[in-house]
Amino acid sequence: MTSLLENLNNEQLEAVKTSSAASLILAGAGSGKTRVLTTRIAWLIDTQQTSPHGILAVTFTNKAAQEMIFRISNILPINTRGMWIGTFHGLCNRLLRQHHKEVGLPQSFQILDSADQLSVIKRVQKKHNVDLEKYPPKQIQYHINSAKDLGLRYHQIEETDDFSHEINKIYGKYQELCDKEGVVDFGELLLRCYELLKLNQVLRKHYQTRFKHILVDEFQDTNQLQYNLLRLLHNNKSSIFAVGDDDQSIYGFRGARSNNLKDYVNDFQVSETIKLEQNYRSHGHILDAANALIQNNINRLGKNLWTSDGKGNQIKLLEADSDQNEANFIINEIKTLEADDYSLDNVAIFYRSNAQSRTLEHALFGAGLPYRVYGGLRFFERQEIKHALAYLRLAMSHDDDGAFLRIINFPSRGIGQKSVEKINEIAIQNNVALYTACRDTKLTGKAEISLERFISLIDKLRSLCITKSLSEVIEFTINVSGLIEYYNNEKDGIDRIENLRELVNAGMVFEAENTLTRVDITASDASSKFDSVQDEGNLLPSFLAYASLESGEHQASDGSKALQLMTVHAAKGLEFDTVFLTGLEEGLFPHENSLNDTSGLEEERRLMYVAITRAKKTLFISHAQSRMLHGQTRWNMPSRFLEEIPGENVQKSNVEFTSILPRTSQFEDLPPNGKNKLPNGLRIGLTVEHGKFGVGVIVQAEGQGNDTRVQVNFENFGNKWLVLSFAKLKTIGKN
DNA sequence: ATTAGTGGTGTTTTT
DNA sequence: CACCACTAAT
Repeated sequence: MTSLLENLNNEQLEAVKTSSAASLILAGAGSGKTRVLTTRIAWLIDTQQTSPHGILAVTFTNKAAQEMIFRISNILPINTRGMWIGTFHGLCNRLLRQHHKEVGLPQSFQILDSADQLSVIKRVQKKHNVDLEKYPPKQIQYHINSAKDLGLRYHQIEETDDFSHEINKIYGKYQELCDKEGVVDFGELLLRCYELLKLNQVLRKHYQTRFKHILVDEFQDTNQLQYNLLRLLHNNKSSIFAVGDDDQSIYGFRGARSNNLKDYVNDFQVSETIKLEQNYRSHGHILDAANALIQNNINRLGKNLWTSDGKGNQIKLLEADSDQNEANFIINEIKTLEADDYSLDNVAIFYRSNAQSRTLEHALFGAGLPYRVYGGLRFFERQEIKHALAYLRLAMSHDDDGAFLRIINFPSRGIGQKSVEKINEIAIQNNVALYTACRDTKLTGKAEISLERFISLIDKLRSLCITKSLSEVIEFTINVSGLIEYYNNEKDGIDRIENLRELVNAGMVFEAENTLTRVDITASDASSKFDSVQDEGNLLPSFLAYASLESGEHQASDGSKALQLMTVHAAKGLEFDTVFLTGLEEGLFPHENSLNDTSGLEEERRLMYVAITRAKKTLFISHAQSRMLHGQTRWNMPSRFLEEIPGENVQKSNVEFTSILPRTSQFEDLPPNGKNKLPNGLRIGLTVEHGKFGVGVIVQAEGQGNDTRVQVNFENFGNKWLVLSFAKLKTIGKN
């Protein structure tokens, strides 16, 4: 099929057609790696080297997986359902559902998201009287997750002191509780799977034989356990094809090990490494800036992106006095773009942390610009949704104490703390789950009637799961649980009710998609005794799993054109004509928590690299002198990353630190304007040097003449008020 | 038993 | 600022 391979450059073609048992593709940003991956899969199938059945492709996000399936089905008229394409978590979930017996999990085990996990940890601590102050739940969560990322159970962990002993003890108790309640956290999905394949030789052989071609995207973001899992799945008869870019490794905090790239070469005896360095996405100035920036990292394999496109526009640097005016600057630029017949959904605004979106949203709303926020509070993480799902979870699995505690008194039905304690006592006595204990708990008065009603509600739900469709069950749940009524009486409840209705809708969509899948799978996978379809006829368990693994981004979208707001992390893998990269300030980006060691700083720089390389045509970078964060104003220095971008690639705004906005773009030839007059050419926002305190930024000024005082935020000494006639302030090069 | 109100605290990035 | 845990008042 020549058309399949048309328009690929030499390296891409070589990658697509490689016959190595293990190959490594180092693919720079925008070098067409998704295209290479999808084309390779299509090519393998089209040339009959394998059937869809023999493909295992791992991606980093569900979104990327969908994109890949979509593209393949556009190239080839094949049934993509036979392939295993998904995230590590999604694929492990699939495997565990099929082999729940072998790993000792209930058929409809529940998946805990981060928030669920944290509340289980808190419950464990309370149960065992562990001080929540001395042993912060967050820290324990971190301990558990890091351990699992390395593939370690609690008894495999070395305890160096009393503190680590106690923390690890909680890990053990936590695991015990999860097992008892039939719930698994994200790390557990992977670890169980790993152990299953490690210990069960028959299954391991089966999957090794089945997956003739393993393809891994974003290899630099795999953690130790995922890496080990790949080693188990690969054997001397299968091929493995890894695509990665060490410069885009930005998930170190989650256990990602970019060293896996190097280890891979040895452990899998990679005979062929192909570098994709031609960039098809960004114009020259943008690419030059990215290359220059990333060269400041010591620890990298090294590569340089190039483009045959022209230089394009310079990067535009916006400087604002406050976060609000940063937002206003951006809006002003967007409006001039809009006039230029730009489509808004090709424009994105990035920020380092979710908290920064508020100011932007506020300003955009005020300006009447439509926008869509990715990440932050996701659909399935909203409280009303979690409440509704908890009813379903409890109906599905009576052992799920977490779900029980969430809804036993929400909406309030007169079963308070005292009653729950009573139930808990019975549960401990009889060694059963809370819900089971309810039937043997004697309460008095109103509570007793309420509890009976609650039990019959859950039982009713359970029976409805068999007779009614998924969406009907959800609809019944939100009405009869009293959730709708409750939010009706709340003053801000309208949005929540809308979300609950949206959940019913999500259930309908899920039904439609999965009824199709079911037929497809049975038709194509009938060959294998291990690949039978799980949970016959009842979609609820898979819907609940989907709700935990899928952020549910696509739920709220109505398809209209809108600006896209997201964190830099969320932007990975995406591209936009125009990108606004905001908050380039010391402490924010790079984030202050990452400044302690070089590896942290290098990861921040890679994050910046990812951000820059998202832009195709136009890139704006902005920073503000002052910013409201956590309820107080902070004064930050401009980010060090700004200095790492060559001046020739940057154009500065000619409107500095003013709140009066011009009608036109700030980058058209306007005369420079002077503001914030202080003696000796000083002004607010200027970077200055003081003999004793070092370098800082002038953030405020007051008084006149000899009394003029300025407040300077020093890099190493914080905010200081200085009388200008005494303090000798020297202006520094830039500005 | 429930609620409203207070005070103290912690804040990056995510499957 | 937003989220909790705790207390006092219904």
